Amino acid sequence: MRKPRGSIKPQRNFFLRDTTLVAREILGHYLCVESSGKTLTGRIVETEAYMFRDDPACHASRGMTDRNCTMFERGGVAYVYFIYGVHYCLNVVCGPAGEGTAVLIRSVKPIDGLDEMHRNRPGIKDDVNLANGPGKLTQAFGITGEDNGTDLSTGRIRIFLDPDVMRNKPEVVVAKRVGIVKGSEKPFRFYIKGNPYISRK
DNA sequence: GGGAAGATGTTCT
DNA sequence: GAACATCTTCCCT
Repeated sequence: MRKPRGSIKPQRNFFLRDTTLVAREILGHYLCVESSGKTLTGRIVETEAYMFRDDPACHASRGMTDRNCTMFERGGVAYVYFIYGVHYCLNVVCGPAGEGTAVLIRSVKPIDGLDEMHRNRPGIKDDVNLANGPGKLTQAFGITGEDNGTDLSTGRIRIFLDPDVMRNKPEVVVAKRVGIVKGSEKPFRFYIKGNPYISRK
């Protein structure tokens, strides 16, 4: 995989911290996926935290099932699930094994491999709508249920850190999560202020 | 540009 | 049977 110029691989500890902190700190960094011999790259601009305690919206809140079991793995793997019979959503598992907490990647700004992303999403005319939503970005990057459980440091889906972003942190807006009913009052959505690639206002 | 409807697999009640 | 961490299309203003 071709990692973004100047980027660095995160330490394992990066994903073992508090989920809201990971959701916030991953903003601005790179999501890379190896697809048909090419590396598709995007910059993460919007996330949501799903906590292991006091969070009824979290899939893990009602215990382990076949569907959500990768959420209970050690932080640093991908939790991919199928929703509404149509879409996949990509999460980054956080915390130590057994907790069941993760960060949902809601939107990315396409950086590299735009041609391939457009092939994955026929009918989309502009670049803004390629990956500005959880279902859109998995389609653009070719992420499916087969990627569930992928190790983010060795698999075809990876996170790389941009040193510029670590030095110069983006201004982050905290808001309520989108598209849920239970637990919707919690301020667990994070996005880069003013970024045009946000899924919803 | 905005609201409503439909798509449709898996899990939970 | 209902709900579900969504998106697109169609029709209206």
